[in-house]
Amino acid sequence: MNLIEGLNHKQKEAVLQTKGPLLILAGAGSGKTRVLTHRIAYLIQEEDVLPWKILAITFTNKAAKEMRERVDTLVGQGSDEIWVSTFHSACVRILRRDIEKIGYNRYFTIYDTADQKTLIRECLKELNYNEKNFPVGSILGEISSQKNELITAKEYDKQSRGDYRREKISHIYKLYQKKLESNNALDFDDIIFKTVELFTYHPDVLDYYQNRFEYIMVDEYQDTNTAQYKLVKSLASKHGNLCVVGDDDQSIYGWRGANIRNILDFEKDFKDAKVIKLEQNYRSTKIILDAANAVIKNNYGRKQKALWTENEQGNPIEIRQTDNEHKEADFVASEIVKQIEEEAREYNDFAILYRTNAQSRVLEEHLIKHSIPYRLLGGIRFYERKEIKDILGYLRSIQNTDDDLSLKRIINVPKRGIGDTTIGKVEDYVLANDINFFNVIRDRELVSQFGRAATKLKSFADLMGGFQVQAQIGTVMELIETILDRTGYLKELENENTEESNERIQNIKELISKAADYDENAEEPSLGGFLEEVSLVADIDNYNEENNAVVLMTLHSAKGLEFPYVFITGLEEGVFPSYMSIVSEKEDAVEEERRLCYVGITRAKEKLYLCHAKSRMLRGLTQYNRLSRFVGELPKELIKMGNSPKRSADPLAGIRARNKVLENYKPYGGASLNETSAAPKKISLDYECGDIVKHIKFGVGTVEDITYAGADYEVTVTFPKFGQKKLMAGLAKLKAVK
DNA sequence: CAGAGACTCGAGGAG
DNA sequence: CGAGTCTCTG
Repeated sequence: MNLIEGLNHKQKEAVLQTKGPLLILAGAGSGKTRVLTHRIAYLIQEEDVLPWKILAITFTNKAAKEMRERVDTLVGQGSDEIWVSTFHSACVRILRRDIEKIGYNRYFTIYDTADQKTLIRECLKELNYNEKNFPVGSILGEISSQKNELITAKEYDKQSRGDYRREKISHIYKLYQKKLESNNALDFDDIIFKTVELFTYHPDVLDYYQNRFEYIMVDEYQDTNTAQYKLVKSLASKHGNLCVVGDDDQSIYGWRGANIRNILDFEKDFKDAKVIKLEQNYRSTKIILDAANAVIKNNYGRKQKALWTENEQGNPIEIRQTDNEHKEADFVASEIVKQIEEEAREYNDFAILYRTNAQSRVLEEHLIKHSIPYRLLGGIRFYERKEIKDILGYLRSIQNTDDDLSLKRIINVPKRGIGDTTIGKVEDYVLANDINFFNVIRDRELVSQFGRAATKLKSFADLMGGFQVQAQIGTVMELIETILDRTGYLKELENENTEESNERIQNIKELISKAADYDENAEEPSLGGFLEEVSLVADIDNYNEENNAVVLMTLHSAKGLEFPYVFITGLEEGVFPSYMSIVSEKEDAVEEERRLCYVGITRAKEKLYLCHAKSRMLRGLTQYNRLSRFVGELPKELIKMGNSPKRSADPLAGIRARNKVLENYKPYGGASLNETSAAPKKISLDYECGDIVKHIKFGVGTVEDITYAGADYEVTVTFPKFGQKKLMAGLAKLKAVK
């Protein structure tokens, strides 16, 4: 098979450039997956590279699977010998072999975000820190950023001297890490970090993989963090055949440590690196591409790129304003019905994208109302559901007896009379004697000291012992069924017989069938392997484009996908770009939002809708947000206003003028929402959030929130006697009290 | 020890 | 608004 045929000049060049460092700057829709698969096929077929000498890192398991299949069709066979996987799967595979060398054992558990939070709470309790001053989420974020930068707890501690808050956080980090180790568990960041550590302290291990991987390819390189960069660099440093593919304009994971410098500095980091730009887009219409270019050009510090296409002009971009989020959702649903009827479209031609998962609910409601089949990605993942986590808790405790966290989760689920008091007593003993929980309760002598609860603990230990035997002799599916039966978990749900409990039973059945599927199809099925697969699967991995349904997902999840019709909803300041990015002191926070917008726009092949609502209910409060600045960045000739009452020459003139004021006022970020809302000054307020004000009827109160609404401000004030009130500043005549 | 009901408080994206 | 926590009672 000729692997070069049908590729454009640049694509060919990228396939043929097999030696040395290569950076492929691949614009959206420029056929990079095609290039990567053909490149791998070319290596195997034309350059006689053994398949198992190739490592290809993709962003999702789904992409990995697809890549393997496509290589398969190109070269016939041998593709199962190639390492195609995500960073995390590749690292876990490496760690399962050699993690003993750095003080864990191979039965380690992978903790998800919920587990991490539980562990942090334990740390806070132990250190006597208040959760108010140290919110779990932000502590976790701080620790995660350190790990992404390969900074250990010890190093962080050193760097934090003199900074009171950082010192405290470093204590938490230290204890958190100690607990992970004693539970024989890794968090997501550790998976990469510990692999780098393994390579650093055990050069023989690194040497083995360096020799093995003669050719390395990394997709979505713009989203790699420092730890991943280090990993790739070490692996490639022997043969030097490293090909990375990425697009700096699609870097949207800065918040989880992705370092955009990795791609911007590639040529500096790897001497004699060759750079190939893929700039021809095969996906979108001219109009869509022009829109994407118009938005992204407002960012600074990009690599120069000029995306172009030979595709036709296409439909104008439709901008639709609605009164509120319900009307927005209704418009989207009606429009889908209309397009299906008039243009003979299928449901799976449509994608609805949004900035935050919370926005999906209303959209779902209206899709149901219109009887439109849909598939929702993201939100609560299957494996995060309570009933699933409970079962997994059992499996983890069976697999890894050091995992106290999982054991404590299920020790009283279903209820078996081992309550908080008993757990507390055992826990005290655990902490005092530096021993694991499971080791205490399976020691009949130690257990005797716990008085009345001793019998219950003993019978629980016996139950778990039985499961461990079962794990040795049967399949994963059989183990799960045994657990469900012997613990009475399923029976309890069946007795409940509510809508909720029945759904839980359905989920459990789905878990069983996933386990059965695993038992059948895995190369060497094992409990550890199953747990690993479960931990590393992403929601997007299960997205199947064959399924004829409209798909709903966040803009982040949509990366790498394409759809004929795309709706981007919630294009409002404070929603998209997000409130957090606007108030962030980080200069480029809004730029990342803009890249996200670029990603969203370039998902569309034929028609793009941009929707925004005048008001939107957020956490029980109605908010009035201005139209997103990103919409104002579109040239007028590309757009069509939805049901615009009057059709002026430039329908967005007003927005543009206002955004101009805004930019002069404070360009890109820095400005708080309240400040941006105040841009057209008609009324001036002599108070701000937090101030005490006086109202003629309600008396004295505290200003909680000020939102710009139409030509006035909506001020939220809490009065001691009357509670929280929303007042229009123009009418209420509030006076600041000094 | 378990369960029901009151209550507080939070601004995001994900492997 | 809704998830998660706290408090109270049987």
